[in-house]
Amino acid sequence: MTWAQHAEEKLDRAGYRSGGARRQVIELLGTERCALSALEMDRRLAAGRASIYRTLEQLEQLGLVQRVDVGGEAAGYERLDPSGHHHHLVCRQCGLLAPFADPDLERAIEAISGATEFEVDGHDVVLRGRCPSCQDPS
Amino acid sequence: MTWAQHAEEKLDRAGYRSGGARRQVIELLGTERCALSALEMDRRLAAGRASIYRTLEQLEQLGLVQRVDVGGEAAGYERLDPSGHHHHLVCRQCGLLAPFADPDLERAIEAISGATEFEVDGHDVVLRGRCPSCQDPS
DNA sequence: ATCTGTGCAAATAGTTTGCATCCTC
DNA sequence: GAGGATGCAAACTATTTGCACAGAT
Repeated sequence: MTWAQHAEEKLDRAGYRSGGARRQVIELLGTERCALSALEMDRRLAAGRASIYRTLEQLEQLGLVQRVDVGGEAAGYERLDPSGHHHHLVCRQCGLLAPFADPDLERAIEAISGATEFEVDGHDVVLRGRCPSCQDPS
Repeated sequence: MTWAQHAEEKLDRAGYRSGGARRQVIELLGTERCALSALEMDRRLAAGRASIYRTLEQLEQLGLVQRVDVGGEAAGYERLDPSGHHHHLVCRQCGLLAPFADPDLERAIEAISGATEFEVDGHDVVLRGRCPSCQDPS
């Protein structure tokens, strides 16, 4: 079952109704590889901005989507499927966003989570620098 | 030499002039333990909001201050002294921000930085969950 | 004396909300 | 047919910019 189908089902079970805007947002998120801002979605979809934000909020609350804050002006949103857990590399120059995953990093975070007094249930890691194309050849 | 003195000096050397707003922002950042939002500073200082933002921008560009984006509405700013490198725990419920540091985590990040094609020069880690006081005993 | 820092107010950008209408169940 | 979903426009919040003036060098 695709993530999009899973998402539709979970929303239905949560008592939400289906509509055109929601369907479009879910389909788009289902095919994107990495985070997308709400405004980017607005540009690409034939749906009202408000409906996009409302759908994203529902998806986030059900744990279907993760909001990722890489420091730009707009927040990014990406689907959250357990097997695809990853973090982000951000180019300071062009803003390029690239995903990466690393087991050692996850282990270190788990260790910290167990040692702190906080009840940790999530984490974000962002590495910043220059992407290959912005590394000046001069 | 305190961080505040060092910051003033570096700004002077960069050609900026000293003024009341800048001094206040630097003094406040010098005494705070963790990140503070620009609006919080505005509330606490007798300085114009615009000047606060302008000072923060200068400080950030000189590497004296780090902007930290923990996902709330406003961005946080905290002084950046090499010996005090740390990351953040954020309470989902009350927004409490707590710093932590971990050598294993840093090692894992260094390893990733060396292995990627990006030229990595910085990173942020945010752990999310519930702080001790928000962990409901009921 | 010059030229930058400051602070007010207006402008912007992202996000949220109010409300009339459309569509799903 | 009832009630939630949608989309427009207005409201809001954080941040930036324009400009006149005060203050630092």
